[in-house]
Formats: sequence, C-alpha cells, structure tokens
Amino acid sequence: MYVTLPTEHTAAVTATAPLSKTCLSFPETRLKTGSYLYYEGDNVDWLYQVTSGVVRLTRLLSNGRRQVISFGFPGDIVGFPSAGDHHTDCDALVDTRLRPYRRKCLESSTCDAPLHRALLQAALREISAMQDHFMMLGRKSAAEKVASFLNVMSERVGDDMGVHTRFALPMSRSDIADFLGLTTETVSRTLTQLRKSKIIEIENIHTIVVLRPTALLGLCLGEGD
Amino acid sequence: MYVTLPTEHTAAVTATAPLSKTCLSFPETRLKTGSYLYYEGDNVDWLYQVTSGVVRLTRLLSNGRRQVISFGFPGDIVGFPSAGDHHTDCDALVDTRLRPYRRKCLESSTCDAPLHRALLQAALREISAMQDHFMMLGRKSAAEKVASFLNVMSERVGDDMGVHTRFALPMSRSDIADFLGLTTETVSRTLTQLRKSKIIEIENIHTIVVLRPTALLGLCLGEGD
DNA sequence: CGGGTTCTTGACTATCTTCAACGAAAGTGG
DNA sequence: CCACTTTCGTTGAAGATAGTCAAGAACCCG
Repeated sequence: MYVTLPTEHTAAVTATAPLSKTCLSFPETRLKTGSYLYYEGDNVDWLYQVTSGVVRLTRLLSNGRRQVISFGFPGDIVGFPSAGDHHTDCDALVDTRLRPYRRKCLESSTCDAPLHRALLQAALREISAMQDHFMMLGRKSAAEKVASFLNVMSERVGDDMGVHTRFALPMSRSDIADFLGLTTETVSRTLTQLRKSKIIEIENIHTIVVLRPTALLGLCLGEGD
Repeated sequence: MYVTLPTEHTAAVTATAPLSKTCLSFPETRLKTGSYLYYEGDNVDWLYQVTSGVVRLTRLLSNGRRQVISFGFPGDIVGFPSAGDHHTDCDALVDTRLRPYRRKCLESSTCDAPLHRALLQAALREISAMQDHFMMLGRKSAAEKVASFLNVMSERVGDDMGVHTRFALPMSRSDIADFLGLTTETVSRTLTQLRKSKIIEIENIHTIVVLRPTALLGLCLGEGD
C-alpha cells in the first residue's frame, strides 16, 4: 500500500481472489506477528499475495535511519525481485496469511500465462503507485502526509459506518513516521490536532474513526492554507 | 534515473544496446529539446529506451506543486504503463533519441520472448531503484540529497578525468529541486556550499566537476554530522 | 544588444526535529 | 495473577533545517 493521490478513484477495491486458477499450486503461508517473511538480500523464490493480515516492507540505512517502503494489506502483492534478490525486509505486523506464487511465474509465461500477466500487471501498478508516493514524500507537509495516509487507510481497510469510517492501525507511530518521512512526535502531534479539530476520533491508540471524511480529503490536497 | 544508495555498486553501467535483435522493428524516435514524448493520461502504445539525450518525467498536483519522478538517461527505459495509460508527462531536456518497443512486447512474450524478458527485468529494476529513492526523499537532509544526486550523475554520465569527474547538468535547478523534494534556493545554496568546500567545481551553471569524490560519497551517507 | 528567464544570495520565518519528561500500554517473570 | 520492567505514545520547550520573500547577478535567446 502506498499513499496515492485521492483524485484517482482507486476504483477496484483490491481483490484478494487468487490471481489464477490454472496452477493453484501451493497452500497459504502463515506468518505470526513479528516474524519475517524474507530479508534484504535473500534470494527470491516466491512472490506473495496477502490474503489476511498486514506485512511491513522496510529498508535500513547504515546510520540506523529506516524507511518503511510500504505496507502489504490484503490484496497486495509483495516480494518483487530485483536481479533475483529481495531489496527490503518483510515482516508481519499481525498474524498474516499469504498466497505464494512461484517467481518463475512472474518471469515467464510458460507455466501459467494468466498468472504471468496478472503478476506483471501488479508490478506495473506498483510502479505507478510508487510515483504517486514520491509526490507525497517530496512535496507534502506533515499534516497533508498524515491526512493522506489516513485517507488511504480509510479507503482500503475502513469499515463503512454511514458517514463515519472506522479502521485499525496495525502499525506503530514510528512505522507511520518512517513510512511518511516524519518523526513519531510529528505524527503524534498531527493526529492530536486532527482529533482536536473533530476530523477524526482516536478510539484507542490503534483504532481511528474518520468523523469528517470531506474535511480529511481537503487536508490531503493542502486546503488548510 | 533515480537516486539509489551508493553502497550497491550499480556495476553494470546501463547499456544502450538494443534489448533484442529478434524484432528490431522500428526506427529511432527523435525528440527536440522541450517537446513532449507523451502526457499523463495518454494511452501507452510504446515503451522507449533512451539512446542519447535526456528526458524528464513529471507529475503535477492541482495546486501547482510538481514532482520530477525521474530523468531518463541513455540506457533507461521510460513509459511503463499503468492500466494501459501513462502516469506522468515526459519531455526532452535536450535533443534526444529513443528506441521504441511495442507495449505488447512487455505484456506478452508471443512476439519476442527475449525482449519481453528484458522489459520485465527493466520494470523490476525500476521498482527496486524507486525503493531506494524513497529513502532519499524521506530520510535525507538537503545536503545529503544534493550530494547523492551529484554522485549518481557522476557515476552515470560523468567523464572520467583521473581523480576528477566532469558531467553536464542538462536540467534546471528547479528540476533538481522538484526531483529531490527541495526548493531551487536550497539546491543553489547547497551547490554553493559544496563549491566553497572544494568538493565540486561549478565550471558553468550546467557543468559540474567533482574534485573530491570520496568527500562527496561521505556526504551522501550523512557523515558531515 | 536588450529583455526575459534562471540562478544566486540575503534576511526572515515557519515547520519540523530534537531533547526531555511523563503517562499509558504491553510484555515478563515470579 | 500481579508487580515489575520496558516499550510506546503524548506533550512541551528549544533549536535547526529548509522554506519564503525579495533583490540583484548571470545567463540565454532572439
């Protein structure tokens, strides 16, 4: 999951259906909270489609700085290889199930052509979503970043409750910070501000209710000027 | 071209050789300075490999904010589609030549399997390079960003002059700023600082000489602490 | 040469980070 | 199961980094 621009209605709510029925292949992988699916530098044998739970893709810099590259929510594909290797660490934020696909199904259409096409399309969608994320990282204020993040979460995993939307934040404040290029303090302060302006309610640390979706959407684009 | 981490030696200097000899197909496209190869929203019919010159991929936000997504230098592939459409604008910074490949050669291996594989690998490399770029946008200071940018430029298009390296900056300061998530003023000030500390020489506005590559590399990783 | 754009530099300001303290939540071991 | 320890989240004050506004210099193009 990336922070894409709200204008483009990510119409298709990401589906968790199998990408192919031909070579349905392998049983789901189960991953307990905190355990790793792979590490940076590992050889890639499989790609995975998250079917339930949430994973986190991270990249570390020598001096301890960290970037959360993306979160993998149900429907997302994780594990695209570069030169055959993984380029990030991947671990589970909560108990997670993943449907494995052989790497060679991405790289060749011989074993399962529809699957090959689906994985390729997923890779291309990934590129496009990452381009939007660039804009967010490079050109948005802290308030816009946090608002955009909450907005995407609400669209992707929110429970519709009429005007309101409730969703869980399975990740920590520092995960959010490292995802958006901020500090935990700034994330926390920004959430508090959104709460005080009655745009969201912080039901508990890991549960957000969006009270005024339109106001939130406005903040994503930088209206509060 | 993205700002990747300097640790991983991008060993293979990106080659401008054709990706396939099978279906060598179409004559090179020529693009004059300032003219557009495609616009955001255009339907994708072709991908292009830059053979000479430089293109710029940009994305605009309603309020006038701009993100330069990447620069296309010789060897780079541009034009990866998302849902069949272009997701950025692309124009030429200088007179440019591009080798076109049919989109369907990316999406299916039927017409030219080696080309299909090569384009797919290029897309996967793109994802990996963009992940590094996230780190740069989200977690680096202005000085680190500019130093990293110069470092990548020097590796990609620098003329080796013994210890020194000279290269042209075909893009404006504001292109660099929009690429790195800074303002033109900050880019300019940072370059001046690098010049004053004798790490680079600004031969003229669009030509840089790296005088102390090791010092530059140090700044990329944030040594100047 | 002249006009317009781009680049640089300065002064000031805003935003975000840093450092620090405290409270809440969660994990651990007896 | 409870007390203890540790981690995580919030808040405040102070400081730094980068942005804004403005002016002048350098560059480019016709």
